[in-house]
Amino acid sequence: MAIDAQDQAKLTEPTGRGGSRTAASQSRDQILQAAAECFKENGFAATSIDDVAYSLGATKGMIYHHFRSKMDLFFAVYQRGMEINFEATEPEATSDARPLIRLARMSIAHAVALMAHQPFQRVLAQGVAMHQTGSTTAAQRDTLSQLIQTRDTYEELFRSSIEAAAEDTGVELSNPSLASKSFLAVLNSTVFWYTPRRRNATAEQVSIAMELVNYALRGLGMHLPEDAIEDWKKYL
Amino acid sequence: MAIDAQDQAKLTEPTGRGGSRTAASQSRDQILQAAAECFKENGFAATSIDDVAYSLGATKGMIYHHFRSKMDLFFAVYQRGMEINFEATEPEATSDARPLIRLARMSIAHAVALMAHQPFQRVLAQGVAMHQTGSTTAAQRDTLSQLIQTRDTYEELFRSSIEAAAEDTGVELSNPSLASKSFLAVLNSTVFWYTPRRRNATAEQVSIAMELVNYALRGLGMHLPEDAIEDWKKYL
DNA sequence: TTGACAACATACCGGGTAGTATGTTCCCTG
DNA sequence: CAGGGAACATACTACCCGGTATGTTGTCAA
Repeated sequence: MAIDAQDQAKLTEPTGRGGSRTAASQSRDQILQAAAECFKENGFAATSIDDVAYSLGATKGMIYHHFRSKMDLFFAVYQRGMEINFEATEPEATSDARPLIRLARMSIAHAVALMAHQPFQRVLAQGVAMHQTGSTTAAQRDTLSQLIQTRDTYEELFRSSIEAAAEDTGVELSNPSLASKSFLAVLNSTVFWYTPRRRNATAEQVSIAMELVNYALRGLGMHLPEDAIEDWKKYL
Repeated sequence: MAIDAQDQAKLTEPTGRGGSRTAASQSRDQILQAAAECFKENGFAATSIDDVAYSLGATKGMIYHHFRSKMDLFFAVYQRGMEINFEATEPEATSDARPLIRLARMSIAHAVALMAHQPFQRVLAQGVAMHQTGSTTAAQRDTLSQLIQTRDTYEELFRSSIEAAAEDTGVELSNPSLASKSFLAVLNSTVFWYTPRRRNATAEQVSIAMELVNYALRGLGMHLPEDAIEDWKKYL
C-alpha cells in the first residue's frame, strides 16, 4: 500500500517544469524527513503530528492530506529507512567478489549508511521494539509484521554472507545465529552514540565504519582484507 | 533523593512480624517491577500510570502515594537497574585477578544480569535515549543527568578494565574508545532480542553470555581464558 | 476509646492530541 | 472561462492521561 504510493510518486516525477519533482512527491519526502527527525528526537508516542507539521512550517491538515494516520506515517518512515539500507548494501551484496570481501564491503556500506541517515535508522530500532510488544489494532500489527519481515530479510542477507565468508576462510562458527547478531550489534551500535560533526562528516563516518567492521570481523575470527577498504579510502 | 528513600526502606526492613519486609518497601518494589515491565512493553511515553496500577491490581492513587510523578517513578526504575548492574559486576571488578580474567568475569556477570533483569535494562536504554534528546523541565534534566553519570561511571569501569587487559596482554587498541563501545554493544545486544525460555533460564543465559564475551574479546584481539569460565560452569 | 497517621481508593479537572469536517486557494483541463 | 480536484489551512470534537483533592479503612500508640 505504502509501496504503491511511493511508486506512483516516482512515476509522476518527471511532470512539471524543468524536470523537477511533483509537488506531492516533494512534500511527501519532506514530511518523511521531518517525521524521522521528530521520532528520533522524542520517540513515536511522544511526537505529535503537530510537532512534525510545525517543524515543516505547515499544519496538521497537510500531514493528514498525505498520510491516513500517525501510524501510517511511522510505517512510511520505517520503510524509507529500509530502502536506504537496501540501496546502500545491495550493490556490494550482489557483486561476485570473494565472500569475505563481499561481507566486508557490505558491512562498511551498511555502517556508513547508518550514520549518514541516523534519524531513519533510529525509527527502525523503534519499529523493532514496537513489534516485540503490542501495537494496538490487528491491521497495524499486520502491516508492522510485514515491515519487520523486510528487516529480517535484510539481516538474513548478512547472516548468509557471514556463513559464506566463514566457509570460504575455513572459520568455524560455534553459533552462527549468535555470531551474526553480535556482528550486527557492533555495526548498528553507532545509532546510540554517534552524532555527525560539522563538515566533511563523510570522512569521519567512513573511518568509524572501518574500525567497527574491523572489530566485528575479528570477533568472527576473520580479518578485514585490504581489498575491501580501497574503494572507501578516497573518502578519508 | 531517591537513594534516601531506598536506604530508609532498607533500614526499616526488619520491622513487623517474622522479619518480613515493611509493607511500604514491598509495595515500592512491586511498583518498580511492574513499572519496569510496562515501560519495557510500551515505552515511557506510551505507558500510563493507570497501566502500571492496573497490572498490580491497584489504582492510580497507590502509585502516587509512593512516587511524586511519573518521571520520579521512571527515575527510580532506572536507578534500580543501575543498582542491579553494579551489584552484579562489582565483586568481579574489585577482585585482584589478572586484568583479562577480571574483564572476562565482569563481562559475563554483566551479560547474565542483563538477561535476568531485562525490563530494568530496557528502561536504562530508554533513559539514555531520553537524555540524548530533551526531557522537559530543568529539574528533571538535572536528575536525569545524574543518573546518566552513574551509567557513564559504569561504562568507564569497563573501559579501564579493557585498557588494563590490553596492556597486560600486549594488545594494541587502535581506538580504545571505539573498542570499548563495540565491546559493550555486543554484551548489551541481548536486550533487543533475548526473551527468557521456560524453566532453567539461567543455564541458557550463562551459555549465551559466554558466547557473547567470547566474541567481544576476540574483537579486541584477546581470548576468553578458561579460568574465567570455571565459576560459571556450575550453572550449565 | 480515641485520634492520628499510613496506605490506599475514588472522583474530578485541565491540558494535550489523534482524527475529522469544512473552508480556501490555485492550477490544470476541457 | 467554468469547474473540478489537488493541496493545503482552520476549526472543532472526543478522548486519554497526568496530577490533585478528597474519601475510606486499618493499625497503633497514648
